[in-house]
Amino acid sequence: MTTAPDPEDLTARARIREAAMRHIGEHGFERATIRGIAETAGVSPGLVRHHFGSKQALREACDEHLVKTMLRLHDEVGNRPLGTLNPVAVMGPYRHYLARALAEGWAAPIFDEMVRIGERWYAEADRDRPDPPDVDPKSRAAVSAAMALSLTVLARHVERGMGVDLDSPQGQDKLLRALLDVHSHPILTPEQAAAARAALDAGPTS
Amino acid sequence: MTTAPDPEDLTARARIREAAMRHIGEHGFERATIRGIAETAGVSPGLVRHHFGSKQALREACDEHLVKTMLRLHDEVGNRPLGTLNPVAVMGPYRHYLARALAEGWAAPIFDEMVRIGERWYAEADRDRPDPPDVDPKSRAAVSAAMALSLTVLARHVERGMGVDLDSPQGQDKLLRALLDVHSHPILTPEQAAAARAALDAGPTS
DNA sequence: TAGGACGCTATACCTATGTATAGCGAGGCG
DNA sequence: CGCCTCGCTATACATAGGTATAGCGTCCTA
Repeated sequence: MTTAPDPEDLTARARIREAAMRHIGEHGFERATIRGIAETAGVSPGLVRHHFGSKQALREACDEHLVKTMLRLHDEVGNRPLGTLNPVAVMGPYRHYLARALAEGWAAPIFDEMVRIGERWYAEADRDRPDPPDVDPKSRAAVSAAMALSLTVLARHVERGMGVDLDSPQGQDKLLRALLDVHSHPILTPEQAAAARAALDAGPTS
Repeated sequence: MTTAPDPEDLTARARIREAAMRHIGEHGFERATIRGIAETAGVSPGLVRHHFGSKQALREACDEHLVKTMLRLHDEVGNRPLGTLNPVAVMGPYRHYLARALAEGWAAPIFDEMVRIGERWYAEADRDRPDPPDVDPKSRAAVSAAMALSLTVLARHVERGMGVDLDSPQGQDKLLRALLDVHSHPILTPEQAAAARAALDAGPTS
């Protein structure tokens, strides 16, 4: 879905941004160095500063580019439930950067955008639901956005746990099937849920 | 469930470890400094090295302590489904460290332990399930472990999305209710799931 | 009481890395 | 042709922070 453009075709500025996203995605913001990014981009470290001013500002430019990419993707993908999308394929090479962005605490707009998407989806899905949900849609959307994104953020762990390479077709197939199963079999039966809700209504405990 | 002991009662070594877990939890491993940790622990920076040798080794000691705490907690909590536990209460003050540990890629043993716990739970839950699951239990366990942990890892985002303070009783109540709803209402209906599975069987697409 | 082990501090060192500045060369423009 | 702008490089600077070393006081032991 998302594929990285040929570095040859890009302006130096864009190459730096791509390199930054790769480095930050791979090592995190702190461990990514301007010198390393510059080398990958094939430019001098000074040029990075020349174009972006500071490391922080470079990150912000990356964030902005990520958001733009995400919004474009959302248009392509339509209104499918977030949790059923293929986490690897959707964000393509940017997924590592996305994971870092979320995990390291910045990139709030990105998460918030996903909450909004989820909210819209819920609004539609709730129409043909027998029992009226008693929690507000935004909270549910936030929780399920987190759950959907967890596969991206914790990809390495999931990968190890499943014993496959998530980049391989087999890995993605296995992941999608597992997701499918989890999303179509609730952890709680209606009775258990009712009991738990009653317990919550009775009084707060751990 | 987990409460931090009074710093006064701890040996310097333990105080350093607690301070490290707090600093790393708050700022991440890279941004946490030995000097800062030492100050919080009320000791000289040199003592940190004296006791732990290096920053890496200090982190490993923290990891070890976290695993020990987790295993003790698991005994207390019993065999409840991971996703229904209160993410804030369970790990107490260590949850920020846990979040960093998972997000920054180390702490594999911790995740793996949770997969194992989930696997055991699934093995039991599958016995009274009408349709036989066609994905292996470990994959499902890995996926749902990731989803359960996402609320810890992405706590700040969820907090912002829900518009509450997850440390407050109200926040926890709201979170638990949202969790309850999400876990008792599958995103996919059996028909949708069947269709999706059929699509997967037909051939790989995004 | 002498001596050593140990917990701990103070200080110094050194590297990595973000940032700042000076200058170069090519292309556009008068 | 002369000059200026601008993308870009090379170099230097400053500092944060991990690591290393020397030494001090206290308690335990012979």
